[in-house]
Amino acid sequence: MGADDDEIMTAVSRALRSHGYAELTMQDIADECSKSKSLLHYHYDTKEDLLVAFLDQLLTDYEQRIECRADQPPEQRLVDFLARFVFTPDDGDRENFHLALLEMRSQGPFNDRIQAQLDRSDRLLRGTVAEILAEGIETGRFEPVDPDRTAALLVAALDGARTRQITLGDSVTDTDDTYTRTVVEEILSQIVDPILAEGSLPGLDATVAELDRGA
Amino acid sequence: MGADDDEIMTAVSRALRSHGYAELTMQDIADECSKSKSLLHYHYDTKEDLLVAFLDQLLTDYEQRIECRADQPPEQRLVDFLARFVFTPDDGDRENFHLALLEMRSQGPFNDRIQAQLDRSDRLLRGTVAEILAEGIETGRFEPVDPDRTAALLVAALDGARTRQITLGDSVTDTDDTYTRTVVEEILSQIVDPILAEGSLPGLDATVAELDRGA
Amino acid sequence: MGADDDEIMTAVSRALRSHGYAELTMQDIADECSKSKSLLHYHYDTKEDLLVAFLDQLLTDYEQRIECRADQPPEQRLVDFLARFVFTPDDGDRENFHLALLEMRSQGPFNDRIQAQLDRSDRLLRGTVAEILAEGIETGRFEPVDPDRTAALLVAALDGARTRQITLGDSVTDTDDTYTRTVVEEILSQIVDPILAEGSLPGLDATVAELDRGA
Amino acid sequence: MGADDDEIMTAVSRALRSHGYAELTMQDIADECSKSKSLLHYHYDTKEDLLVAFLDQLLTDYEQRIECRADQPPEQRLVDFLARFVFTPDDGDRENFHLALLEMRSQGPFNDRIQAQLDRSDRLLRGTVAEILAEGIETGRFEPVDPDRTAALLVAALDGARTRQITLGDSVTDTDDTYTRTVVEEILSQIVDPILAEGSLPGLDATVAELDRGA
DNA sequence: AATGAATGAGTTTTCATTCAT
DNA sequence: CATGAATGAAAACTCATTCAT
Repeated sequence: MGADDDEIMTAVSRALRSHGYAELTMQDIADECSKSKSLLHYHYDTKEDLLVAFLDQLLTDYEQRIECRADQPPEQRLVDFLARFVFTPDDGDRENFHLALLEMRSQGPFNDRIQAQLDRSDRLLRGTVAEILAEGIETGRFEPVDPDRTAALLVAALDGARTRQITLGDSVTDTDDTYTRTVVEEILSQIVDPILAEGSLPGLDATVAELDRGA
Repeated sequence: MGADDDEIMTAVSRALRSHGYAELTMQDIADECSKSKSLLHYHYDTKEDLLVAFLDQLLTDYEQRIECRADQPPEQRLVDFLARFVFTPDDGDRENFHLALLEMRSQGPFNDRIQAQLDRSDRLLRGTVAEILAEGIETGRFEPVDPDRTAALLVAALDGARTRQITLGDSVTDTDDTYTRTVVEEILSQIVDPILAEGSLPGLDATVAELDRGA
Repeated sequence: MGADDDEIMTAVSRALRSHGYAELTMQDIADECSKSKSLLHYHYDTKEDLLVAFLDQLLTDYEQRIECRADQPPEQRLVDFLARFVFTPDDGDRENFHLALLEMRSQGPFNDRIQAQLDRSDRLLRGTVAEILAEGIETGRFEPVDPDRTAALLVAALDGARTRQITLGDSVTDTDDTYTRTVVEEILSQIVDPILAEGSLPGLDATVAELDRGA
Repeated sequence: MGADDDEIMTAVSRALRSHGYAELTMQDIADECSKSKSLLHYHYDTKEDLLVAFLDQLLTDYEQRIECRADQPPEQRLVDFLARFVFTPDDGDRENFHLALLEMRSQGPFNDRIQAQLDRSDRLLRGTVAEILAEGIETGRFEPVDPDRTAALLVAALDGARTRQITLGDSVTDTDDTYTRTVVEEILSQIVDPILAEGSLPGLDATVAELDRGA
């Protein structure tokens, strides 16, 4: 994966944002990196290859960002996860990233290679939450909920918030993540907080701020 | 909206399921109802017009199904809503319906007419939940949570569950709504139940069964 | 030729003016007379039939208007002819008429039925001028020019003036027939007047005014 | 404007001759140069762009051919102009050229870009004649006619002759330019000759012969 | 490695024409 | 007579892909 590929991946992301998956052409992508269509085909045999590679990079990057340091206490890891899941990446490109991902996701049911990647990613993310929950329960810091089911609930809520933030117009959600933030805050207070056996949750704002510094 | 239009709408739905939004052609739609492309253009000037009309019908039907009988106690209305939101329509065409809807949703950011409809629908659904909650709080049957924020959480979780059910392969979710059902059950036990001031929730299974009978 | 046909012919004329021959559709014509396409096909089997009938009516009407009263002296008949050739019809529909005619003419080389009508009309018009000239020469009122060659010159100049008036933008010709009028006046003073053996030409303005009254 | 474009322009000309403007398709043009439709669209975004480029080339070429050597006496320049106006180009492609031009002209009233080019060309041609006349009058070789009005007359007559030569069938005009030639000869003898203050006109035949040699 | 030229297969859309009512 | 529904054929235009350089 050289500098060229990075440039192309960035171009795919931008083109996807401008045109949407359904209207995306190789020319659109070429235009975004001032290269020729031919060159894209030199690097990737087909359009599908290019898009699959793009999704792979998108998810791999994302998974790496989500990885929590296992040395933290589980409640901190959980808040970290929530913050990262929804507010990553934070280089001002967040909406672009989530939109590109949504575009690719809607193709899952029609493309096995895409679906395989989505599945892999879902297993990783949901598994991570379940693992954190299991650890917390084991160490007595969380109430004994079912880790898998609770993970399913958390991930679904986060995912739904993000999806709505993207697909609904500003008149409904505004562009400042207010919708997403509301849902995350309610997740913390209505779902996570009651699970805590003792102590209290780390603050969301502080966590997000730290992530921003770390990134 | 005569029988002809119904036939065309059904064809759009089927074609959308077979090919996906990005690859959907007028010919695909025509094939699904053994009519000519020309006829589609006779009824709808452009492909976009046709798809916008399709989304309109999709959402309108959906909204009507969601409408709760206001004479029920709020906890029953809430369970009804959850069941309908996720398990409607129930004529075996459910996955088809939700997939078609997701396809259209991913176009929202690129099409104002589509987005306007999505917004309208979101306001209606989220508003309905908020209204149910407000009523319950007022009559002392629910704890005094913030109706709007809790509605945002509920709708996000339901939406996320549905989206994942569709976009993830059977290996992750199976085709039997297990993923969705898990999330709904957890919503009931972890979010809704703690809000109840007194009494207990109507059972989900009973409600779904009743809906199936009513529909 | 009933009232219906008249209505259709008017519609063709209007549609031709709005869209031009190349872009003219049966629907355009139907729209101009608030009838259905089907009805047009009921009256005329094909589009070509309809347009040929239209040209026929156009030319026939025109030829009748051009007919001079043979009881006038030849110099009056000649001025009459010039005035009628260019300034007919004068019901404010003149530009419409000449444009429609030009549209049809440009199809002559590709359609034998159209060309046959154009030829017929040319023979009639040019023959009329030649005959007037011959009569004037015979009676000693015109110099002995070659009637056929002079008729060719006169008709070409008139035709060219009309064509330019139509095809050139207002910035070059203005909409008030100034271009055409200039050419006609110059024809009279530089071509016709020198042919006169004796006496002087009837005034153009008076003749046009009389035509307007007569029409 | 490379060899490729030239090949395409030639193809447009031929296709226009074969099918006429109203029936001209991109496929027709592609067929005439054994290239693909796609290639035409690669070079020219739309059919209109292609046709506008074609008209531009047509008129530009024509205008260059019309340019007279200003070192000649005005009467020679005038005869030159008449000969070139009507008998150019003379590579056996004359009728093709004039027909293509007429086709494009009939679109003027419906296409601003086409009309703008026609206007430009008319101003140039008519202005050239007026300038020649003005020069002749100033140097005392022509009678003091109004240069603009006489130019309008000359150009109209030439234009009309050419138009009729094209639009009327061979039975009326024959294919050997007889109609046009007659009109040009009559223009010379009935309009130009009387303007001459002294001397006599250069012969048309000699001038045409010289043009043929020069071209 | 990189590009412009070229194309075939396919897309939306148009339209004259037909047909059932 | 008159119309709306329906269609086949063809139009302009698109686009992933290939190829020569």
